[in-house]
Amino acid sequence: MMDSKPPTQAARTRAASLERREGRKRELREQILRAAGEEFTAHGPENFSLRRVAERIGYSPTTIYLYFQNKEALLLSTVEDGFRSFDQTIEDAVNGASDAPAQLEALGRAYIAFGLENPPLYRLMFMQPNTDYLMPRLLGSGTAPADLEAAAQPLHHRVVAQELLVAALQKGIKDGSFRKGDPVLLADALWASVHGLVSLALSPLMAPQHAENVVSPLLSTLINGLKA
Amino acid sequence: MMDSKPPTQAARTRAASLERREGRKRELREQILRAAGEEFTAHGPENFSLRRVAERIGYSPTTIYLYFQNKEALLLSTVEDGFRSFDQTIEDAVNGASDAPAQLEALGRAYIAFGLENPPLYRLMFMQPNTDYLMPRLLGSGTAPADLEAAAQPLHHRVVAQELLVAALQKGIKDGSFRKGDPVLLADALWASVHGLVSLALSPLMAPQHAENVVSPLLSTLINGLKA
DNA sequence: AAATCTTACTTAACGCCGTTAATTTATGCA
DNA sequence: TGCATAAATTAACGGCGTTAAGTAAGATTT
Repeated sequence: MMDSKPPTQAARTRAASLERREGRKRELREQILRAAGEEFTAHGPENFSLRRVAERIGYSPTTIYLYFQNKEALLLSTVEDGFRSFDQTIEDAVNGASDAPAQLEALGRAYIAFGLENPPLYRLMFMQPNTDYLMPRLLGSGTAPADLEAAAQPLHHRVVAQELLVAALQKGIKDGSFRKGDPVLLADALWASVHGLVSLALSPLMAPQHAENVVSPLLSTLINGLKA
Repeated sequence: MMDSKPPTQAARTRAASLERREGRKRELREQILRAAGEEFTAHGPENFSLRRVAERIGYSPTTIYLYFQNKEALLLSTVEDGFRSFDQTIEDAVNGASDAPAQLEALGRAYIAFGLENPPLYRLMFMQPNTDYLMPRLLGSGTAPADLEAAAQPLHHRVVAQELLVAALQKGIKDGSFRKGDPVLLADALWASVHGLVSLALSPLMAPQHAENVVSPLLSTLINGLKA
């Protein structure tokens, strides 16, 4: 290491060529991601098909494996933008209100609205089935750790929004708006509630239109319940 | 109609034979249901496979189609017992408490416990994806009405537990325990909350063990929030 | 009791899926 | 121009839900 000779012209053109080649690769990767996003937005995560994505961009199905490890990895990559805009939505909502109760109300409404407006995305982000069924098989094979890491990935994404929620609760507890309690547990309770409403609205069990009527009763009950 | 001649012996043996044959059919049908239940309990609804069910009972895959319309119908039949025991669980919980707040607390705990104790069953009962993606295709084909009815079926099952929940809320509002509000909307808000907690616990996003710690904060916040 | 009809079930096939391995085609480099 | 390497393809495997055609056993009729 540490051989810092002045780069020859050949070396430079070689580097530029490599850069262009990598540019092409990045381009195709993003094209795949775009097509995958459209695919799963149209058909939903559970009917998402690699072969359809490939057909949509005019490549052979196996080409996708040169850019993503497998179907699940492609889906997770697809959803990363979703997590970013989700975090932004939540942050904007919280910043738009001053006192803690108003922040919670805004956060809840923003959360639910995001879910109702992006059904497939929300499903992919927050309604993935637990992989416990697969655990025995995974542990049997040698690929368990990698898969487990992939499964745990969404947890990290959630952190941003959850921190805002916990912070709002802490503030409300400190300034006397809310009664005492573990802010983390309360945050998860609130999260569960709004998530539950979105989940039902995205299932056949509750019409989305009806769900919108439930938003206010739910949020007012929760926030009222936090008060001292 | 109305030909009530005395049945000949031939007619009687014929009837008995038919009865025995139908007994066999019922038996095999239940054998399929049993095997299907074991299958989807073991692998989860999303990895449920007709062919594995067939293999488990030693019949050809297509035999199942002689007893159930398709995979979805078999799964729904599998879950009917689940709905019965669910309703019973909820009813027992509500009957075990006297005043409205205690009833709600008991109902919530029973609901969550049921979900945490029967993950695949709960998933099949309450976490089926909405079929809106398929709507265009279904409407295109001629089988839409039947499929839509099948998809709506869980709604009817829910009714029992929901009526108990609404009744408890009405009672609490009437006797002054709770503040005024539309009992149906409030019921759906409560439902969404407990459903959300179970859903998260059955997803990779929240460990079931952690979810148990959230039960009390969630329920106390909700019930406190209902009070005047 | 033999022939016919019906029922229960199977085999074969279709079109889809995710994924892997081997192979071809294109591209950069000497 | 040849060679190495990268990129993409074709072929194949095993699995899936589902349908249509075929078969073997059972019941019914004569």
